[in-house]
Amino acid sequence: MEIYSKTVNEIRKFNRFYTVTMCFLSSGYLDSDYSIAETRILFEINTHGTCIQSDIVKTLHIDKSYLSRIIQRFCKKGLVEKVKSDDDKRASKITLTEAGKLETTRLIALTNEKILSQLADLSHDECDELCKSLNTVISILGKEEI
Amino acid sequence: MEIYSKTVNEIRKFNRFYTVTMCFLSSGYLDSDYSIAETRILFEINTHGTCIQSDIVKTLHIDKSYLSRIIQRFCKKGLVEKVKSDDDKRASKITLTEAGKLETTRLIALTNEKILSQLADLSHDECDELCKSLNTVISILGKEEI
DNA sequence: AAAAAAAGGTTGACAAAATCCACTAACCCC
DNA sequence: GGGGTTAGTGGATTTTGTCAACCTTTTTTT
Repeated sequence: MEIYSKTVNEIRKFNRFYTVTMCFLSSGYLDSDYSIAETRILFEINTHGTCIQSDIVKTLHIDKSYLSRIIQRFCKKGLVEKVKSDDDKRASKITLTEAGKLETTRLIALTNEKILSQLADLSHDECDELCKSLNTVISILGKEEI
Repeated sequence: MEIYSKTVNEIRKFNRFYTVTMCFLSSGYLDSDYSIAETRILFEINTHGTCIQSDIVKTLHIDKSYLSRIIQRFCKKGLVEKVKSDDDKRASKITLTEAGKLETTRLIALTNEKILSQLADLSHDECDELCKSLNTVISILGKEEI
């Protein structure tokens, strides 16, 4: 039992560290016009290719009305296209337009840039170890997912 | 150079995973009355013992006006006490009241509980490995801090 | 020691982000 | 074909977070 509370504490410690270093805790996560959620949504549509809103709601765990409005905004901006689904007339298939894809890759490049700058003086080996550790965390915590 | 962009991608992958599993991405991070930022602030004052606001601004990288208001709220709620500093008459020393300490430990317990539930069926060894990996990430990324 | 610059904090005024709830339409299935 | 569920929207509001101006004190510059 002791090992569990130790692990919980380590996770909390990590969270305190990581939220700050990755700027998840407010204050300029990216200097773009997109919030973290918006970026994630664009990315999600980009990788899914085509999907419906409830897919995103499920994977991202965000409020559906919130998402609805964000998608609306994206449509108005010409980043996303909605097409009534044939199989399910309640739903709409959403996809990125060309402009949307462009904007998404631009955003990804921007995040890459930012993260890269934080890796400034890591050695080859440290990068390697970092990658391994991150993947270990994913594989361990990820297996809990239903 | 290649190793860096690989690392960046791994970090991005990790972020996508971690923000969702830890519910950093909106929607009920905790079912308490406190936001992530507020929780972190309480925790910070708790561990610092006594500090001034700009200490918190520095460690948490949040806007000073934002913090100012949160502290004001905490004062009204009787969680925090402000005392004009002697060494610097611009600043105020802030500390948790007894109620504040109580509330903070209650909050910590709540987060612990939540994280613990996510560790449900991890083995002893997996916990160990998880802790090691988290600490490795901290030690590697942490050395960049100035 | 006076002037200038910087640091600690507060406030006003907003903008953006997020939540809650009610509601329509379609689907599922027994 | 009626009862529960799912997809999505819209209203209303709260919470969060930002920006800039401001006052006071401290520090630095000259």
